[in-house]
Amino acid sequence: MGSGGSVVLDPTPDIGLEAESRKLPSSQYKGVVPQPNGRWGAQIYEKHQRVWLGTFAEEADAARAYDVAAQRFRGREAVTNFTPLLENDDDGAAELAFLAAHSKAEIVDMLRKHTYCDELRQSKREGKAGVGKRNPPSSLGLARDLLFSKAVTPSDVGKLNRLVIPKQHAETHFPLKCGSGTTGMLLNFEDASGKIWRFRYSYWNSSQSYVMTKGWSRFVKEKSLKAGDVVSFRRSRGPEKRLYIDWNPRGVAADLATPQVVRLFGVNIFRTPAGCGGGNGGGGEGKRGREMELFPPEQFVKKQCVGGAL
DNA sequence: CCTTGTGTTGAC
DNA sequence: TCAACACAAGGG
Repeated sequence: MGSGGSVVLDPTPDIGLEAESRKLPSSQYKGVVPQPNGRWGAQIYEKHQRVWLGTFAEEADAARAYDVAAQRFRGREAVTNFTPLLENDDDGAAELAFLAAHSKAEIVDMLRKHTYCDELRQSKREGKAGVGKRNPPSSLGLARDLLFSKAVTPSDVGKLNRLVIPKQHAETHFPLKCGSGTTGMLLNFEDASGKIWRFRYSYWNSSQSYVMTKGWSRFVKEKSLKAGDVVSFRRSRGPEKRLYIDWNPRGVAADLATPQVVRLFGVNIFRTPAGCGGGNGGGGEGKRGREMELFPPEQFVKKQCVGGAL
């Protein structure tokens, strides 16, 4: 091999493993971006805004996440990395139905938490039995009783990223089991625009107080909550025992006006079985089972857009 | 501390 | 619309 005269300048200077102490490797897949730690992020854009779909260890997994989002966001014309869902195919049709039955926010959160496959297959099981309708969101829950209200303090809307729930009310309405005391519990909130917020609720031994932690700061930011604003918690009467929360600008009594209404559902947890047959690419990715929360929808829109089209 | 995912910019 | 890059927020 050697003596062939032409000394070709390597057209691929850094195809090797050297020169990348700097640049991150680009992905061959659409909607997939490299992460500094070697993992892969998935994202899709809509209306000039990026919607983050989560991070993945495998590049292909990120690509599949993008595909799911693309098909939910843009329908069948969506450009995908792998083979798109087919309406004539049984599984394809089922997944298409699954996508249609969930809001974009829900799908996005499933992707971010890697529960999409599990929830999809769960829906397939139920799908067989009952063509039933989804629970009527706000039709039945109109009767709500006020549990308590609180005028948020500066620290409630500050950088502590937590909302202190007055002990008395916390223990009365949101009792924490001893076991889950340290872990806390996850609460799902849905606001008037259809967004669902997830707050972690737990007890802080250090300050001996009950608090809403993870997720709260986002709520504060998006709703532009200011110190003095009053937050009220309510609960519906039905068997569902849904909880509600709404807030009012400083001083305004909770009864007078309700600028925002947030529905709070009970914690819903399920245990993931095993891998997932997945939808497209057929790529069999074996996911180790683990515990996860269901009904994750969350906001993915930054601004205060009240569109609520989701 | 490390990872996530947001801010931001600029190309397409 | 999109990805590259930087880096702050968030969780352990």
